Amino acid sequence: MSSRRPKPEHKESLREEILDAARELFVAEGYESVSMRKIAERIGYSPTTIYLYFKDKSELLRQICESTFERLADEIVESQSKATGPLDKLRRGLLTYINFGLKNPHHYDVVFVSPKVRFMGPTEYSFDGSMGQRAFELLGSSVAECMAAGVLRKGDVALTAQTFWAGIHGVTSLVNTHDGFPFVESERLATSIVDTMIAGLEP
Amino acid sequence: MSSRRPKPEHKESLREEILDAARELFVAEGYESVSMRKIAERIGYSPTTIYLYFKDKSELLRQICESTFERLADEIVESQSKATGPLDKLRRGLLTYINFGLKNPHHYDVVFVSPKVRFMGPTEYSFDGSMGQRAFELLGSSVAECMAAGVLRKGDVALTAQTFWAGIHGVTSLVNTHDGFPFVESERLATSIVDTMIAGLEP
DNA sequence: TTGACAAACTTAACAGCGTTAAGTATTTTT
DNA sequence: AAAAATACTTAACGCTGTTAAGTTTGTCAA
Repeated sequence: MSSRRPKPEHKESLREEILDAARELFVAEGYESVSMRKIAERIGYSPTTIYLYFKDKSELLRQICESTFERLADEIVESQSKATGPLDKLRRGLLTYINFGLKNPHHYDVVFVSPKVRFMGPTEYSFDGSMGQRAFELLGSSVAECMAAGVLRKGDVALTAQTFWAGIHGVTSLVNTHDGFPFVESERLATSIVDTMIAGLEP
Repeated sequence: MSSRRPKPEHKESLREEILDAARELFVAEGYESVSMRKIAERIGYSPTTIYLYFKDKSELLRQICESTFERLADEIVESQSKATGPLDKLRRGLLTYINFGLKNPHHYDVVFVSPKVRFMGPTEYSFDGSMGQRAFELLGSSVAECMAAGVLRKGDVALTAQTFWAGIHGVTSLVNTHDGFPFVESERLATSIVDTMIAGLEP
């Protein structure tokens, strides 16, 4: 008895409701600690209902990360808009990336730190064609600009971009992951690695 | 009927047998994909037997990583012994770290990439006082030496060491984690980040 | 020789997990 | 009013880490 619920706008809204509940839980407790049953309970539906809207748990996660990383790309673009030159633009982009990762540890973790663990199985994950890729491309073109302007040593753009990426990913993941470790203040560490790398790659 | 087994040296040897089986499986398939039942099956005992020798699954992992990271520290020390000077010594140490991580992706993952996920619960993990810490200390003293010798800009040793660590951890974890991504050849990327950082931190 | 006791290991079970197949209401269409 | 489509649920499968209780064996004393 009583199946149809007095939900505001049915149909498409339940999909959003699931997504919202899952996002909140993932961000608060981490992907592994959140079960489908928990998500279902929170929105007052049976666990299997989720499977009517999403293929499996990892697809839920993927959708959430997709939108989260639009935000990352947007934040990078926005921070770069205030730049005074190509090098400052690059620097701002790098720092924004790090800050984003530090402010959204669970999202960052899911997409950049352990995608293997999370996105295995049926729907295999590829970095290519989505998510973090756009953010990385922004970095690549920023590097190219700097080289063209002669403020960064000319060379393999891909190699240089990946070198930067390694650096900023390193700080972010390290600080997020090793709670107990006595890191120096994270903003100091962030600027240290960014400025060190820029200095090391100047002409 | 027939419980006592014709095992070579009982008692302490079964502990080693479990450890060996677990190590092989973890390295081959990754921590999450290996169940206690799988480990037990491989050595021909019931799953619960493992709990007579280890508190839980994460302790098994911890023991394995402990010995693995003795090896890392040893390899770093050994590679540094051939160095021609303080800066070369630092450089060798950094590259050895990266190579170790690339050759032992699962071990590296467990200790440096996602310790939070693996070491939660009953026995809480701390980086402090074990494992990776000794490797990090080697790096720190190498940095201090370089500063003293005047081949690295003088400044906060901790900050500089952590900056290096972020860099080498970045390459290692990135390459290990993002299978699909078109990275440049990993040795090239490794030397790129190491040399970039050293260049950026010279006097 | 017998009985007690400890050591080493196993069986059965619990509560949880992601996921699927089948079933039940309710609404819409014909 | 009958049929079909929609939206959801119940029950179950096979898996997980882990615990409690039971069973077999070896040791040692009386």
